[in-house]
Amino acid sequence: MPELPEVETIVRGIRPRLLGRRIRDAEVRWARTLGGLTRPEFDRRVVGATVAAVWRRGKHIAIDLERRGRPAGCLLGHLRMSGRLQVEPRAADPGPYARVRLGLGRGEVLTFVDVRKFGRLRFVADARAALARLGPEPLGPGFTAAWLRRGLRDRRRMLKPLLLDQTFLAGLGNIYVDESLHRARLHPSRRSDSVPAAAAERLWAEIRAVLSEAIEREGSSFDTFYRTPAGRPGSYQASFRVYGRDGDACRACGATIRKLVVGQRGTHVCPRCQRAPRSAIIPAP
DNA sequence: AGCTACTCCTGGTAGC
DNA sequence: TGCTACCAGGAGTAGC
Repeated sequence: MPELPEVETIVRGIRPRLLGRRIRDAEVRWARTLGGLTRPEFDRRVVGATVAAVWRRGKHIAIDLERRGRPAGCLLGHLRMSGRLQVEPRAADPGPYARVRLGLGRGEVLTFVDVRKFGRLRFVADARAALARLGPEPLGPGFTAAWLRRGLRDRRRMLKPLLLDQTFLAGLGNIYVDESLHRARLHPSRRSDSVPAAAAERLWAEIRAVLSEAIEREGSSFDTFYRTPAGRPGSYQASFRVYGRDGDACRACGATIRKLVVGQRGTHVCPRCQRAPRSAIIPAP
């Protein structure tokens, strides 16, 4: 599923192909992808505008628009589970899962492809306001070891659901949470306020390391959904230590990786590396 | 405050 | 082989 590293890879790939381009037309094949705006309203806001900037915040893709050199709102994309955003020749067969296509001139289109229809490509007048509820960027200056230590201490939630909560920290999903927790040797069901300072600091460092390495590898591909803008699979899946490895040996200690459910989410742990005091584990229902 | 359950969707797969 | 039933999975919302 596209998480921060995959979204970052996509943004880096499409940015040079979108900057300065004018949106000539919009073809909407699945209206819900627009997230509420009617097609005529979406058309009115988007067609004729020029792309001024392309950036990422958490798992969101922001495409700033302008008209006559003045800011004119933003296309805010979220790929959810199966979304893809790609610049391609208009003549290319969009396939059955293309939900929105935006004409860019020069025979090119920006296509939002999404098998499961959970993704969104919304027009918003003010992107910063739309993203205001998100927590800090894990690779940005606002995410410090001290901030995380305090954030864990001040809540009484299971670590995994807390790290998945985008209003706490923006950009982590199921894969990179499991990987980060394993590398920090912390159990996903552990109560956040039971984590000692040293372990919180470890978690901070591992979250940043996992995300940085995954960006270097252009994200993770293990099904047909995620591809880089160049059409290649990412390669970080080869570095997974726990995700999708249930039944295999832990690369750190040799114990068998287990799959369990934490907060209704499939979760991968090494039962030896990720132990915690019984009192600190929030029991499954 | 923080949990579970439910919703949105479809392709893939387990089970028969 | 062909069928059905169920599941995964981000995020929002409702209810406890």
